Amino acid sequence: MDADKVFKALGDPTRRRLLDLLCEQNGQTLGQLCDHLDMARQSATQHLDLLEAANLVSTVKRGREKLHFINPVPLHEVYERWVRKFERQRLSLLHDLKQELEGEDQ
Amino acid sequence: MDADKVFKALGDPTRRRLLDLLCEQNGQTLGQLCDHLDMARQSATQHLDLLEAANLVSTVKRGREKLHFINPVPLHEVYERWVRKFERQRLSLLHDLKQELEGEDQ
DNA sequence: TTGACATGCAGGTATTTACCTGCATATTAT
DNA sequence: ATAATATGCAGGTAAATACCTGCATGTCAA
Repeated sequence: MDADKVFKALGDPTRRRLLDLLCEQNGQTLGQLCDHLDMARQSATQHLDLLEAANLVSTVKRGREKLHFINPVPLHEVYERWVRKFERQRLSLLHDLKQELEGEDQ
Repeated sequence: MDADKVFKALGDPTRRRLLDLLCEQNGQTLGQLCDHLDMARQSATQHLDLLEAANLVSTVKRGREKLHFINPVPLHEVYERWVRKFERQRLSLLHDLKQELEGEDQ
């Protein structure tokens, strides 16, 4: 997984919206997805290309259509390698901050 | 939580590195953090400001120093509102794609 | 076959972003 | 008090980004 590509891809609201749309209904065509976005088809294509480069979306050509599917694996890896690390220390980190603040008051 | 600020903040490798550094040792000063980065102090400040705006980092002034603390809450919320949604559908989404690919071959 | 439809490809532009330098301010230590 | 230290603030620039328009290609249906 290219963590940077995944995070960069998730860093744009349009692309998160595209993932949301695919989560509602997987396997949509470019045209279907564009109907929900307020931008030119070509712009949406560029966003989808980034999602595909980040391996967050896979595509299948069917005739003249292009179907888009969510790939949840990178999101899972983001969680495993990134969020859980902080999650594990969550309580202890809050404890650090609390101690620091209390130390200031004394 | 401002999801956009959080995702944008996570979308830069320098800022992820800063979070990593704070995860290793919480409560570091700006100077300490800069020692690990290959850029001007002022640039690091701008990154830290974004992390603070996204509520991923909290700061405490102690004399002339500024201490930085990780706030894991937004990361947890990102996971809850974002990753888990896809996680739940993980297997079924992969199933959709598999079916589509198999359909093409027939 | 031909017209309609879905997508691909090639630039062009305005905004955002990630850096920088230079100088100011505030705190600590001698 | 003064020098060293830690950070704040104000621009300036080059690259990345998110849009766009115009045209080309490939597929389906009448």
